[in-house]
Amino acid sequence: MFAAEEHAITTKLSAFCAENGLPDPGKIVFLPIPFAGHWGLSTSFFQLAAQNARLVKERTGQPTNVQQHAQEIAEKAAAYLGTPPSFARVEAVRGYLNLYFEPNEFARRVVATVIEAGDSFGSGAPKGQRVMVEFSQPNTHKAFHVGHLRGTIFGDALCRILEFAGYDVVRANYPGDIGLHVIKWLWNYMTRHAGERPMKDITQWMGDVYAEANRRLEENPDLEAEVRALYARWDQRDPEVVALWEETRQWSLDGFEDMYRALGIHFDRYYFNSTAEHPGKQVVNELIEKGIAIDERPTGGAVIVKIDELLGLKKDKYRVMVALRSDNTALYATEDLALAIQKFNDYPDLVKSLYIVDVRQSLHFQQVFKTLEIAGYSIAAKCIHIPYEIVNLPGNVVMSSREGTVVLLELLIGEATARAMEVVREKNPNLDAAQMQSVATAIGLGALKFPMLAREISKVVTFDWETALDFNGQAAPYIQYAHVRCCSILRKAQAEGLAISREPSAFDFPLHPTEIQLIDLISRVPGDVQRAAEEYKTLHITNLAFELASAFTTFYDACPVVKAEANIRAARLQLVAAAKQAMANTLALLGITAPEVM
RNA sequence: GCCCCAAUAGCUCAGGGGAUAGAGCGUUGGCCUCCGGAGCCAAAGACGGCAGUUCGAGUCUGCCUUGGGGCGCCA
Repeated sequence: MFAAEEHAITTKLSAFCAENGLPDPGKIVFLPIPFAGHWGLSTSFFQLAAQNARLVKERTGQPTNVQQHAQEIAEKAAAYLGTPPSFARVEAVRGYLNLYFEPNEFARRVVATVIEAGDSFGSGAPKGQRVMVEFSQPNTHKAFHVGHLRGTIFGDALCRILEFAGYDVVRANYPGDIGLHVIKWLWNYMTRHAGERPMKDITQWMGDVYAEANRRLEENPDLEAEVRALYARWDQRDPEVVALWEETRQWSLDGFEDMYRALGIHFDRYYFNSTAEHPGKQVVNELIEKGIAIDERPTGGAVIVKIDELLGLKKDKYRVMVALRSDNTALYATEDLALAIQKFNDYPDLVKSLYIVDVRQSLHFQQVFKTLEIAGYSIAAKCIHIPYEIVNLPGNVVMSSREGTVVLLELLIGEATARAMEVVREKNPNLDAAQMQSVATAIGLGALKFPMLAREISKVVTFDWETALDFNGQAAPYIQYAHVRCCSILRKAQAEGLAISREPSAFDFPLHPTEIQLIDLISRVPGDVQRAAEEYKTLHITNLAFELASAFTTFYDACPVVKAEANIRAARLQLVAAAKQAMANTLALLGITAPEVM
């Protein structure tokens, strides 16, 4: 947001270094001054001092105290710079150079920028780079549970962030519509549930039939022969099996669509597991021809790739990838080899192909990408697996659709919304029924999504109802409430005939520290969006959204708006509008609705 | 056995090699006749261990401990 200032200062500092016989500092990193109530840019000279110290030691053999030297450089630099335009003062402290903004001018500028940009405030210029994000990957013929929710919600938020940051994003889904689990389901359906079709809660029922199949096979392992026989019929495209598969698969897909709609998530492109089977086998043949894969089928084995051996590694790292079963049926690896290539055929200009998939598949993706690399596919370098940790139940119980120990998503959304509804009814009984419903949905979904996005993706989330439905503290409802208060002030002002000026306000009064803090945070939105996009971390946005809400609430408590003197009121009304916009935009990046009332 | 991930306050989590390690929950104590108290202010309270790299390590590297995950025909 202060790129022009940073650039000007960088230029002057480079000149300063050249004139003083110091090494060129290169790209100078500016960070906010990390003390509450202080607003400006900060940089340090430790690296420069250390670099110079090494040069001096090479030349003269004399050691230099880096801390002292950094402070000397900072002092000289401060003197050299003087006080640049738009800055209030410059100071050198303990090796740091702190440049304090002239707060009134920057306040005016930040607030005017936000109001001008509106919904696009914080977005980056188009980069002309396309990124594919594959996420969600639900299995048909199984339940959709909270375990899947994390990857789905994270993937959606990441797409929103990447898009806002300036990338062209392809949202891809890859349903597991074939495989052993589907065959087991079909087997159980044919032998126990033929002709059945529930009218509601289809996804849940599909999951029940699958869990039952596993129970039956566990109780009577002899039945596995029937399942294997059915798999063989599928592989030969037996019309009866194919027809049943097509019909029941659609039931699941319809159920998923309902759930995505409820969550506010959409996809641009569907790849299906089943359509990757055949191309996958072709890739495997190619690997055999190239001498990368070893065909052990003649001796009853599978087709394997001994990756560590091919790389000449001493220790087991990539191990052995099974590329094709001994009976010629496809595995996930078979299909993922083909799919990785297919994505670049469909979108040749992809700069990155991201996979948002559960951490337990890390080795699988390393094997697939490494095998493609060995086979000479340069796209392999652009394929990145972003592993997310699983969601556990309290007591470290893993959710498993095979065992049926899952919290179903429909149930969870329903419960979250119902709980939100209860609170809304209590806090704001004057809302009409439709408003209440939409507010409860916004709050319930926000409460659900926020904890999944606010955590490092590599950390396990333990799901419990109490935390997920806790509307207090560091959670989405707190931010939504701050947004509602902004709306409330603006409504009140309007009711009193105090329209917000479209001209930028002067902010020509002493700013309150809470006011400066709020404006400071608002100004960080564009930079944090870029950072979140570069690092694939939704966490940066949840942190910022919460800090914005916290800063606004503190400001709200300390500074009257509507009742302030006319010139202050005009400026603060604009500030409230800007804060509201900043919160709405960051929440939008998280896939969370910012209500006007609640 | 090998590989990957994690460890920060009583609990749940932040922390961009750099200044004074921050929140929320919980606990204790306060708060405005004022724009919505789902709030605000304050107190107490923390970097698993040992080395190393570095001018400087919660952050990087190695080893150890503890917990989780993965490892030829599951997905």
